[in-house]
Amino acid sequence: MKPRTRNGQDLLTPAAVVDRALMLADAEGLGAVTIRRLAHELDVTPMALYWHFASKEELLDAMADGLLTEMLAIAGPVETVPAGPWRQQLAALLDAQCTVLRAHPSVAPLVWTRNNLSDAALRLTERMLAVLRRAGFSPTDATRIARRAARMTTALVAVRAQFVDGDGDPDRVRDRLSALPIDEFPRVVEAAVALSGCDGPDEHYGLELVLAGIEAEAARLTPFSEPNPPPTPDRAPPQP
Amino acid sequence: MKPRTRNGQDLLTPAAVVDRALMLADAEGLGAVTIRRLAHELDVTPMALYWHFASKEELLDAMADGLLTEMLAIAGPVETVPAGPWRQQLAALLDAQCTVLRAHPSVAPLVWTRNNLSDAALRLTERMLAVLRRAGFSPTDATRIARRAARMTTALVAVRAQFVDGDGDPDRVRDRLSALPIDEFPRVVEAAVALSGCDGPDEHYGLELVLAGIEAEAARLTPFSEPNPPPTPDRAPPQP
DNA sequence: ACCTGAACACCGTTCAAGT
DNA sequence: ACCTGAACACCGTTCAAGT
Repeated sequence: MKPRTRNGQDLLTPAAVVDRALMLADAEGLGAVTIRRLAHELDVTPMALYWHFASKEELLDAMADGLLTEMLAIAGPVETVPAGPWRQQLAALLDAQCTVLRAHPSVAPLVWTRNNLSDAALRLTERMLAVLRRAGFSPTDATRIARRAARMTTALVAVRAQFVDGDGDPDRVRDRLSALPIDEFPRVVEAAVALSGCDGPDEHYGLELVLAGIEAEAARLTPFSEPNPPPTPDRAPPQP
Repeated sequence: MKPRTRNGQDLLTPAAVVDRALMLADAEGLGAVTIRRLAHELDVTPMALYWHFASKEELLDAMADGLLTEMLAIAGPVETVPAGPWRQQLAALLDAQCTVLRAHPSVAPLVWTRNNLSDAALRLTERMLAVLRRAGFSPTDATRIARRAARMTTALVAVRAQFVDGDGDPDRVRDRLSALPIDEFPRVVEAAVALSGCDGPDEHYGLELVLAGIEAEAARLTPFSEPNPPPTPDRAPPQP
């Protein structure tokens, strides 16, 4: 099935390069994704990659788009969106994004930061907007919220991925915090244990925070409150 | 006032290096902050910097800490924290962070991603925790929320800073979006104008979203609701 | 069409040496 | 104590050349 050249060598395809790049990023971080390193991994000259990608930037774009495509696969086709309350639909969409991002944490910073007019990006945007419009938001507000929600989700994962802990093991950190002057840092000392622990896999917690914010926004903007949103017709202006 | 060596040359100090590095980052992005470039800017050999910083990583840490120090200066001493409702106090703290981050957007990704046990970091943490504890959160919850809030704030600015727009001017983007098949992308087409505009300086909007989320969390966790939080004594367990 | 080879202007960092 | 100089193993990218 793979294309082969006459001397038995596998041909290089953009998709194969992106796959390899994602694997490299997952294994050793985005910093390891280097034109030269990647070429070596693919048994090819560095400059070979420049036939398929105009620049490294373009390769990074393709990697980001790879994640968007994965998200789309998880989210399923448009018709898949269940008829439940919009909060759940929104949560499901954000959860799908979160799942993919967590699988490729070092690539997360690249997602939704380049402007994505790719097919996958547009389809994901369409789904987000559909849910928010159904929730009663105007196109403008839906856009702002969709953008915020998507970026916040990536940020939640990305920030955690970029985290480097310089000061070694948690026990030493806790001890240092506990030893602080209690009159100057009463709250820090009190929370030394919590502060020294890494915060666990709770992007979920962060997502809930974002969702709660959106819900509060929704309550402020729309006259009704869930459940049973009024019958907002698909394209016509709101009810008379 | 500046230290000088006998041949009339300014002596290199860590603070001077960090200042210069921040200026460089603000002017040309974090990517321009290079040991060699920075050394050139300071009229010094690249290796001179290695006397003051063990590695580039350590220099980046120092830059991040520079921002934390600026935040602390804006936030003022602990006693400055007004007696108002905790939402406002929290908003003020996050606003201060946002202000500083917006002044150095390209450095934002570095803030709160290395573990900060520096003086500035600890003092900022103390303030955050104090506000959240007064709001009725337990030390553990206060820690989680403080972390989330701080990271989200930096993420809001950082993601925007990392944004690279590849597809040129907004008009062309809008046209492309409007030209999409309307049966496949009804919501995108509908929101073409909103989607093609860059989203303006509304980290403020994002902050409100975060705050709304925290308030919702607070309402869920504490039996009372603002204003007039119960007299939570400073260190003793909650009221009988 | 697809890939190689040599070359250029950059990186961070080490190690020995100067003052 | 504070800085220089030469060197090493890396970068992304261009340009001419091979098949």
